[in-house]
Amino acid sequence: MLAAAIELFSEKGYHNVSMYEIAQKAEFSIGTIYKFFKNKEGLYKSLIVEQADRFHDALTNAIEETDDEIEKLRNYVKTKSKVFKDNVSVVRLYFAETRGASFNIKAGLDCEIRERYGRFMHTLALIFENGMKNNRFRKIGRPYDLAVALDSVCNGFLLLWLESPEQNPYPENPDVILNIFFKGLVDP
Amino acid sequence: MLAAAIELFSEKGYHNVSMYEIAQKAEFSIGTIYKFFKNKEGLYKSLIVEQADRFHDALTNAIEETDDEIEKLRNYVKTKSKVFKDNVSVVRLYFAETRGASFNIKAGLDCEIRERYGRFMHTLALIFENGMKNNRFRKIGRPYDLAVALDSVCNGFLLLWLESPEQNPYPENPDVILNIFFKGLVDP
Amino acid sequence: MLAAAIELFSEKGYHNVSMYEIAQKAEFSIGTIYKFFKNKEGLYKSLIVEQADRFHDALTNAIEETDDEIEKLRNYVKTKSKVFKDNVSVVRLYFAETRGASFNIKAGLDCEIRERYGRFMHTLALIFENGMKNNRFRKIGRPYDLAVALDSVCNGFLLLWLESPEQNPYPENPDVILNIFFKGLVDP
Amino acid sequence: MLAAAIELFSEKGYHNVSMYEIAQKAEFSIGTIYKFFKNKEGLYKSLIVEQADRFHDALTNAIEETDDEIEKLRNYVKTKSKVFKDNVSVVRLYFAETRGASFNIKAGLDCEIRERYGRFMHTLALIFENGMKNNRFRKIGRPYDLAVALDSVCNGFLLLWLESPEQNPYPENPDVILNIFFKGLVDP
DNA sequence: GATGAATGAGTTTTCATTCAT
DNA sequence: GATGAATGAAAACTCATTCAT
Repeated sequence: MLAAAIELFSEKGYHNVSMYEIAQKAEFSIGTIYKFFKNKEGLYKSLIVEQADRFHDALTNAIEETDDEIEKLRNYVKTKSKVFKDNVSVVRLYFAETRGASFNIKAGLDCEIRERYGRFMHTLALIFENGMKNNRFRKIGRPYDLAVALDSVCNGFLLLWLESPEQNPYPENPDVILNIFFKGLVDP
Repeated sequence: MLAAAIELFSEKGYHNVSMYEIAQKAEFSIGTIYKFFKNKEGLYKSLIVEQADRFHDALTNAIEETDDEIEKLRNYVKTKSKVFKDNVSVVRLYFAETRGASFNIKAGLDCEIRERYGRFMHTLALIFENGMKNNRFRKIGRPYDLAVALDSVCNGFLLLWLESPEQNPYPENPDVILNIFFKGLVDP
Repeated sequence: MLAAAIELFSEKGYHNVSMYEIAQKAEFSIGTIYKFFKNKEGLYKSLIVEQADRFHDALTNAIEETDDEIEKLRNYVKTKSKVFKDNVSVVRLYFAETRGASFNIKAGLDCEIRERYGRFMHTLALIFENGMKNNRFRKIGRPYDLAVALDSVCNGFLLLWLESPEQNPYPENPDVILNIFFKGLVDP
Repeated sequence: MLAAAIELFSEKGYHNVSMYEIAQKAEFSIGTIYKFFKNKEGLYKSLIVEQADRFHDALTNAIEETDDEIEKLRNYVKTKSKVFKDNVSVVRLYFAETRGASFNIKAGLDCEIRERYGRFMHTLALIFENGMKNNRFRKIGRPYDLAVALDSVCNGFLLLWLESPEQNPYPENPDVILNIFFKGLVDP
C-alpha cells in the first residue's frame, strides 16, 4: 500500500494524486486505507517519515562502520548515492520535504522530517569536528557548515543525475565529490 | 497583483491557494485576474519565470562586473545572498522549481525554468573553466561539477537561514563559503 | 450590428455566443450594444422578431400577388424557398423559435414570435378556405390543418437541404411539393 | 435521475438547467450524478439517445406489425401520436435535436441523433417505395420525399397540440392526416 | 473487518452587465 | 455619446471523507 502511494506521490505530487488512484494501485479499497491512516495527510506523512528514517539510518550506519573520518565521509557519499539510486521514486519527495519547499501538506506537518534531517546533519558535523580535533582536517570552516556543504553538494549531483541520468552520471567514485572539499581550489 | 500571488503561493504552495484568496489579497476581483492571466497555471508560470529571470540577470551581472575569476565568484556569492534575502518570499518557490521537485503544475511547464537555471549553471561553469586555464584555479574537478557544487552549497546555506534566520545567520562574508572550495580540507 | 449577432447566434446558438464576441464582430464596443438593447435577451428578441417579420411580410406579399388560389400556394412555396435560401443563417434560429423548442431565452419571451407565426398560418389557411368555397380545392381537411401541413412539409424539405445541400437539393419546382397535396396518393 | 433531467431540460433547455437543479430534483447529490455520467453533456446525450431510440423502436415496430402499406402508415401515425403524447416532456427535446437547430451541445454531438432519425426516414420511405411497386400508391413524388413530408406533417400537428392542447387537439383519427396525402386536393 | 457508493464543500473559470473616464 | 476595464454571481466539476451494508 505504501509502495503504491510512494510511487504515485513521487510521480505526480501530493495534490495531483487522489485517494481513489492510490486505492486502485494498491489493490485495496478506499475504506481500508482510512482504516490504516487517519487521512490523506496522515498517509503522506507516515510514508515520508518512514522513508526519511530509512535513509538516515542507512547513512548513520555507513558512517559508523569505520573510525577513520575520511573513510566515514567516503562511506557517507557512497551510501547516499547507493540508497538514493535504489529509491529513485522517493528521492523527489525527500528533496521536496527537506531541501526544497514542501507545499504538499499544510505548514507545520513537515517539520518532523526537517527535524530528523537536522539531527542527521549534526551527526555528519561531528565527523568534521572530530577530524579537526585529530588534525586530520584543516579548520577551513565550522563543522556544521561543512556538513551542510557536503550534503548540499551530494544533493546537487543527485538532482542532476535524477533529471537526466545519461547526461549527468552520478560520479562512480566518491572522491570526485570529496576532492572538492579535500583539495583546495586555490591554495596549494 | 503579482506581489499578492507570490506571497500566497510562497507561503502556502500553489495548490493551497485559491484564486479567490489571491483576488482578495490583491484587492482585485477574480475576473480581473483572468483578464491578465489565462488561468491559475498561467499566473503561476509567468510569476515564476519573471522572478527566475530577475535572479539570473542579477547574478549574471554580478559575475560580469569584474574579470578576475575569484572576484567573480565572490560577487556571485554576495549577490546571491543579497538578492535572495531581499526576496525571501520568492526563494521558496524558486527552490521548489529549480532544486526540488516541482509538483505545482503539470509536468512540462516547469522545464522552462529548469532550462534557464541550467543555462546559468553553464555561465557559472565558465568561470571555473577560465580560472583553470589561467592557472588561478587548480583542476580539482570538472568546471560544471564545481559550478553545481558552489551553487548547491550557497542554496544549502540559504535554506538554513530561511528556516531559522537567527540560529543560522547566512555568512556575512562570502569567503566563509568560498574558503570551503578555495582551501583544501585535507591537502596541505 | 444585427448582422453580426444573427450570424453568431445562428452558428453557435444563443448560449454559446458572448456579448464580447458580438461586439468584436460588429466592430462596436460592448457598451454601445447596451445603448441599443437592454440586454442580451433584448438583442436576441428584437433580432428574431425583425427577421420573422421580414419572412412573414415576404410570404404575405407573395400570396397577395395573385387572386388564384393555386397560384397563391405556388408563390408561397417559391418565396419561402427563395427567402430562406437567401437567409440561411437566420433560418436555423427561425426554426428553433417557431417549429422546434426554443430554449434560448427563458420561457415566455418566445411567444411573441410564435404568435406572429400563428397569425401567418391563418393567412395561409384562408387560401385553402377560399379555394374550397370556390371549389378549386376538394375538402380533404380543415383549412387550418392544411396550412399547417403545407408549411410543415416546406420546412421539412428546407431542413433537409439545410443539413446537406448537395445531397438534398430543395426542389426547384414548387410543384414537387404541391403535387403531394394536389394529387391523391391513393385516390385516382 | 434521468426522469428529473429530462423534465428539467425539456422545460428550460440545456443551458438553463444547472447540475445543482438536476441533483435537487433527482434527490441525489451532484457527485452521484457525476458517477453515472462523465459530465453535463454526457448526461444530456445519453438521455437524448435513449429516448430517440425508444421512439424509433416503437415506430419501427408499429410499421412492421402489418404487411399492408396503408395499414403501415396508419400504424405509424397512430403510434407516433400515442408515443409522443405519452412523453410530452421529451418531445420538445426530440424536436430540438432532430427537426430544429440544436444549439444545446457543441456541434458534432448531435449528429448521432440526426443519423438515427435519418435511418428511420429511410425505413418510412421504403413503405412508399413498396406501395408504389404494388400499385397501391400512385407515383406522386419520390418515396423519401413523401416520407419526409408525412413525418413533417405529423410533427406539425404534434407541435400545434403541444403548444395549446385544448385549442388544437391532435386528430384522434389518423386518417385526418393521411387523407391529406391519400386524397388529392385538386385532382379528382 | 472490509468495502465503495454517496456526499457536498470547495475550486476554477466564464461572461452579462455596469459605470467611471 | 462611446468605451472597455472591472466586477462577481453562478456554473461545472473534483475528490477527501464517511458510513450503511
